[in-house]
Amino acid sequence: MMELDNQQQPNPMKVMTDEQLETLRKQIAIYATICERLVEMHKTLTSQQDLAGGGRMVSLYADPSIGHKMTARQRWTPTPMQLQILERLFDQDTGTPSKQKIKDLTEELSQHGQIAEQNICNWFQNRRARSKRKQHCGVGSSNNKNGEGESPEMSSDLHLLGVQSNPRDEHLVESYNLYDHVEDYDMSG
Amino acid sequence: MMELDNQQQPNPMKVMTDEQLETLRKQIAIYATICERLVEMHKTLTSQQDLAGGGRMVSLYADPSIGHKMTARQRWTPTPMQLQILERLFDQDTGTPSKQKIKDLTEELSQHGQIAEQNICNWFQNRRARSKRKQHCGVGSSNNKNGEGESPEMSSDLHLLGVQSNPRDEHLVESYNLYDHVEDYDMSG
DNA sequence: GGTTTATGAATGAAGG
DNA sequence: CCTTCATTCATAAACC
Repeated sequence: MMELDNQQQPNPMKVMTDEQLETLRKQIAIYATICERLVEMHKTLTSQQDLAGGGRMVSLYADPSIGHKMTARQRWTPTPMQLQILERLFDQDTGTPSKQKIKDLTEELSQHGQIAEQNICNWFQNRRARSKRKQHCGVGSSNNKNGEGESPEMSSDLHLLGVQSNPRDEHLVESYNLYDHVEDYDMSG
Repeated sequence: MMELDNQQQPNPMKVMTDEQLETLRKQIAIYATICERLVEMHKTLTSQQDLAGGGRMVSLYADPSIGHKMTARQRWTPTPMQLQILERLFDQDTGTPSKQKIKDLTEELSQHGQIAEQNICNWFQNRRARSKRKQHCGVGSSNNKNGEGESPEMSSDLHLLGVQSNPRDEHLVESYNLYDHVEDYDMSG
């Protein structure tokens, strides 16, 4: 449907210049970015509002099932029961979560709270990675040589300041504040 | 802000076919609608409960100038433009990225940022695998509202906003990692 | 309630 | 291809 690619053909059929093509692509990409961010914002605000009205869920021993529907939790949080079972299995069968096991586990854990197979996959992967890393760099010592390859703390810190230490800065250019632009997006044009 | 609309004028300066124009206008109109709705909702929500500190909102990715030179980026990250092109191709030619196509693509995408053929291979493989897995089990949220299995989270949000998007257009909205290329916002002025 | 930490999730890349 | 690992991002929970 989109014949945008044909701009490189050196024939008289060309209907768009490269510049025009580039411009259009950029504009569409911009909309994609804006929409994505707005949706994120919307989700965040909605969930915040929801939380503000209903109060916070109990911290440790609460079962999510007792909580309200909320808007939809963006992130799964294991219940203590689920966590216990998971860690027990992790201790037993180190590093070999077969798919069948996952399915089986999902069913079992579903009785203790909402859960999906993907959650379990993620959990095991994260758990293993974390376990591995713990062995590598011990807690002590001032062995902090590089900031980019390995420093989640840094990331978190800058995150709050609205600044991100971004490794992929090669073609990165300039950031923007969505709020500044939201004002202008009245779509009147 | 969008000067695209003036191209429907029936003057000899027209450089786009009606079909192209129509397609682009459709896409942009969709984005405009989505953005408008989102902005409205955002404003409403903000005025209701913001001011309490602004919350966290979305994190803003910032200033590359503060970023160090780094040694080098270890991992390729597609620019929005690259991602857009890739997803468009993925949507068109499902599951058949020939070798020659890869080479051709590499050249094209190189104009939008650093990229290698291997990156494209990986991207397609990963993308397909992810697509497949999506059909298997609803990931993330534990509540599966539609049995189709083809519902990116964006979709439900848009439905929430009363905005409909054609499957054909979804891939444009689906773009997630849009960290840079914000410089492009200048051209709307 | 503002900040930090812990950890679930996303994804590029490698291995088989 | 399909599976697995490594890295990074985003956010719920915890801390102060």
